[in-house]
Amino acid sequence: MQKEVTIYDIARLLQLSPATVSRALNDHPGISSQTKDIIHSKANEMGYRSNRFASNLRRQRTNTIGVIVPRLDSYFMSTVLAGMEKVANEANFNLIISQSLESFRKEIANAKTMFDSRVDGLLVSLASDTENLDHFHTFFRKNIPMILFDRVMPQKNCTNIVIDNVRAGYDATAHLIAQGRRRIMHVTGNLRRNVYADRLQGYRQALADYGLPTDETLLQTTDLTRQDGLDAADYIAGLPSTPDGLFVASDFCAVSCIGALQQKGFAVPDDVAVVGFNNDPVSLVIQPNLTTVHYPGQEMGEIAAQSLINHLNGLLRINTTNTILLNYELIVRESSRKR
Amino acid sequence: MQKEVTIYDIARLLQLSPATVSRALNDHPGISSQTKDIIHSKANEMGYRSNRFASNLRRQRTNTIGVIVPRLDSYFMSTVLAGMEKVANEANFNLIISQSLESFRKEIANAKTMFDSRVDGLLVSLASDTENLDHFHTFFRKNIPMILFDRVMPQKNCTNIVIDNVRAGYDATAHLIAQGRRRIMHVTGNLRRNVYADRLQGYRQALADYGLPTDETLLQTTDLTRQDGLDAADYIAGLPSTPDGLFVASDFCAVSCIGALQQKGFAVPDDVAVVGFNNDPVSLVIQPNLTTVHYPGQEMGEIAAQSLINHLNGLLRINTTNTILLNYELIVRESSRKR
DNA sequence: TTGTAAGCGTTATCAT
DNA sequence: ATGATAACGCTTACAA
Repeated sequence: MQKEVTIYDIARLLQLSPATVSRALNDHPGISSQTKDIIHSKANEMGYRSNRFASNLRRQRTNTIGVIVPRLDSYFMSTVLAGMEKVANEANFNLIISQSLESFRKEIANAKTMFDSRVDGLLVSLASDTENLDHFHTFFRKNIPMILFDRVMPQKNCTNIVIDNVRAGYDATAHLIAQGRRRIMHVTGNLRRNVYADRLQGYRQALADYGLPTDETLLQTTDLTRQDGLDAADYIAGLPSTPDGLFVASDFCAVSCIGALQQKGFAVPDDVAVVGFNNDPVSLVIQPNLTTVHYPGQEMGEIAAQSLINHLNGLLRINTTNTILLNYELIVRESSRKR
Repeated sequence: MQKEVTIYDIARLLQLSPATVSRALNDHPGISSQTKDIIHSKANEMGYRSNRFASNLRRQRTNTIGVIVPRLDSYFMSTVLAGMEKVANEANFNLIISQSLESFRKEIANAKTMFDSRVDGLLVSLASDTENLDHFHTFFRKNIPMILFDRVMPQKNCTNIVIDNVRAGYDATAHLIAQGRRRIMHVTGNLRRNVYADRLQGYRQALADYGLPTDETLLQTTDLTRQDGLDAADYIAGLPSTPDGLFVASDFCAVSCIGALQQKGFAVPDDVAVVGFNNDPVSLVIQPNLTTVHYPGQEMGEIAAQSLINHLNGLLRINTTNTILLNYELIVRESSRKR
């Protein structure tokens, strides 16, 4: 490990004080732009890079943001992270990313690691079985800001970034109704999570608004895995009266369900019209292509990161803005179209 | 931000010197286990957490590993990262993860960020169009160790962790031949990447070994996207003599190709038997389920991280062990089975 | 506009 | 087995 260039080295060569060099490098207002130029070019020439640890130690800030997500392996999440990364890089922040793998226990462990890493702030999307936010109390106590996105939970002084899942669920269901469907089944995820509870609420509201009866046998609460999709198909096949519409809260599950239904001789959309959620690339793999709800991951990531950084820089107090709603879009494809 | 507990606070309360406290906390041999116990329990009681920045500054090490991957949104990669995370956490290392989105330019930018973050080491899987490793020269010059996994490139003093893609490609092709297929097409990715070049080599070798002619019109080099899968189906449909076997170097592309083929009236596997690669969950969505090659992501991640950490701790010089080969498994499903 | 100097919390060296 | 002390590289009152 050869020696690193420090501000002292630059100062010595330029016959200046380390303080001036530090200030110039940080674009301090009270330094003449002449000296700034000289210092910057010398720093470049010498291959100087700031020592974040010394800086962090001194300023008691880490310029690091912790990110906890349920899983990394969805197209949606990877675009969210790309957005966060972009914003964080530009603002000179580091990202520490970890996945809870949908487990409350692991999320608790992740939170602890983040705390020990002294992140300046937290961006979190909750695991499916997370029961409360107690594991973040250490952060709240220290006033370390946290923003929840997508899988959120109301919490004082904590911004939520989401789409309007109630309306999206409503739109998905209303779309099926508009295609002439009357018996619409809904396959959802853990109802502790807002995304699923809200979509369900929208589904119920749509049924009510269009005067359709609510049939509790047409509601299946699952983990939205591939197997759950297969099970749903079995369940449908076993019903005395087959539903003619199906709204599944996740594309992957919807797609595996469609496959199984087709195997059993059901035609999609003619016998059962299907709508998914998320606009995962897998929605384009199945024949017929899956109708779904798209929402902008990259944008969600950018907004989450930017809001947090603004807050950290004192530009915007996030406790005032408490919920940010992003737009979504119902994408109609063949799996639900009347014909 | 309330005040943090430091080793000075502990030292004062225990009438000891900070040095002793530091040593005890780091499990230094020359401290009596009695005092260690006292110090540890006091530290716990006071809610002490070590300041990594002070420690890093002093020790000139960051205990941080940089990870650069092409994309986060595959099942394979998320298991790799889960493995890395597990090992890193246990060894008290942090992970900084970034995605190149398959772009050489972005990979170069990522490398720069990692360098400025002063990571102790690097775990990298290359973007599809990366031409060389020049952007890592800063690391090599400083003797910062780097391990390449999956998408690798030979490099002095740099361990590669891979599966035997030549053999895997061979096995996939030989399997199709064993099912009676004679005209086998291969859809591959950017041949700059070992994974694709090697699988192609295995494909060629298998054809040669079984006395089948090589037909260059049956080789398609693509980006393995969904669209490339559709295009491949078009291409197949336009051929004067349809291939009866198809080996695609990625499941997602294979699956979208199967869908398109079926739309065009081809039966899978009867007209065209198909084998994919990676054992992505999407391989189970399509009907018939896709034959594919599985390899252990979690294990690859664990081994990569562990090797790097061992090296950093001086336990194992990775420049001696230069390539680590992991096992893979051909998973035969309906998309290729004789019937 | 620039300089001086103290201090952030550790750890390593040398001494006891 | 434990203590005193310097140093890691930076930022920021305070001074000039």
